[in-house]
Amino acid sequence: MGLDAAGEHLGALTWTSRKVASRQHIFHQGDPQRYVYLVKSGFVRLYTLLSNGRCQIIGFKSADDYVALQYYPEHRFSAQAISTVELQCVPVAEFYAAASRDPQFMLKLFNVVGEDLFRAHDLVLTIAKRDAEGSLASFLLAIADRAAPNSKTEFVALPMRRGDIADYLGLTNETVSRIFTIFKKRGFIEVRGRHGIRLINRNGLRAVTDRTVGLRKNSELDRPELAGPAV
Amino acid sequence: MGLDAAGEHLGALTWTSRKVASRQHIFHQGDPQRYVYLVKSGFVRLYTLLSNGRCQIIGFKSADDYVALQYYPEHRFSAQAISTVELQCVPVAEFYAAASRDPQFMLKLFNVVGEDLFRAHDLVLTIAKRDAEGSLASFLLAIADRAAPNSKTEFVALPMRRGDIADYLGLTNETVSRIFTIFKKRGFIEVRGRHGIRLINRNGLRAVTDRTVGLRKNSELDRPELAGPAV
DNA sequence: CGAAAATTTGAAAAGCCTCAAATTCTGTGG
DNA sequence: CCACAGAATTTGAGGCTTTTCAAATTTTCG
Repeated sequence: MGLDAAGEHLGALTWTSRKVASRQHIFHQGDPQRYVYLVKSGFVRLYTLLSNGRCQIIGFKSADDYVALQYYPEHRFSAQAISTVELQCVPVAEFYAAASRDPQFMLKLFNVVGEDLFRAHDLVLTIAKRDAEGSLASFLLAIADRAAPNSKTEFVALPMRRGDIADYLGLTNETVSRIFTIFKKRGFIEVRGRHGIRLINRNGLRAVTDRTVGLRKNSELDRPELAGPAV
Repeated sequence: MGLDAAGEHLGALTWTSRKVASRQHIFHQGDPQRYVYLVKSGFVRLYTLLSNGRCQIIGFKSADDYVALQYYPEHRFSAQAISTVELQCVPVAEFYAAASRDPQFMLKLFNVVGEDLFRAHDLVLTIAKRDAEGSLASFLLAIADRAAPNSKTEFVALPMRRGDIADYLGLTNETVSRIFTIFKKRGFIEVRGRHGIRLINRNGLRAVTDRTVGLRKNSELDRPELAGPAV
């Protein structure tokens, strides 16, 4: 799919393939943006750096995901391969010129960014309102669901390291590690080496997901009155 | 601006004005989306709810901001006025039909969502990697900058409550309150009643912004090798 | 002016980070 | 194919930040 799903004009674009070795950067935060990328295989991590050297991972990308889908002169985060990655690249200018000629495709891109935005909001929610166990539980469930939507397969691949998970969820790798063993002891998961687990008890994880920290329940928030749009 | 900045077709849309009283909802999470909104005046808070009743504010909107700029059957968060708000509303279908006929405008919308995405990533970074003082400091600086970009005015309006700030930054209102008094004692700010402050020492706040929690500095992250796009 | 809501302050508890060290895993060269 | 070195992960103990619970104080608005 990916390319095939593109609008009529997209086929004419000058896509170039590229293979990136694990640990290599595809681009750095601040670099001028030259290309838009489409992942064909492998896994990429996106992250931003603070001025003091700390790193926050803002997402992982895999097959059929766009990377750097923005119309902006420079990259706003860094992209690094965490496995061997195959990419397709199109020059930005050409990409958006073509998109402008194809409203359907443009709308599709709009929706792709909209989904990214939704996922970012979800990450905010996970980090801000769940405790460490809740964060990791929802992360594992999300990964499983994304890899195989309505599948009952229990095996889930975890291409990233513990430290990557920590940098994504706003925890330390020690905490992530500790919680893995807690989940193991409770029989929720079974760890298969470094890069995979078996989800044995999804409902157990789902229950943990509801654990929260922070502000006590805020009344007045939902279902009072509704200010309908103009009559 | 707003409407004027819209593409050629936008003027023909059936905008309807609407006034919403403070504390009223514009729409609720899960409601079918019927309109796209443009704020003319006042302040709106956007938030999502967890299954257990906790609330996470994901953003504040003010004049000239779009609300619910998504092409999706239902609303993914709730929107509530935190002051008297004046809105303009267009039916979604009509809005996107017009946008499809105007590639320039569609691209503009794409960029607006892109900015929202960038801001969401920034919020993730703030919540995950800064301590409470750092979070509040960057919040205050961001609010000041957004209200009056390159201005030196020291007064900053804070239309939201302490609890809203807490729900935005993933803290409790007690913690936010405590940090306000800390900043006050240090001479960084001066509190003007409930809904405004004076920024006396911006650099002091900026310094606090760098305070972080979490994973120790991650080596190997930036500026090693670069996997350039296809030659 | 009075009641309800929002904010502030205090004291104690909990959770997560920090530092340190043991253990397991991975890839490489012999 | 095995041994080894370096990296990643796990485990432990202690400390610190922020939440939690409780109560005082201030503000808002009818």
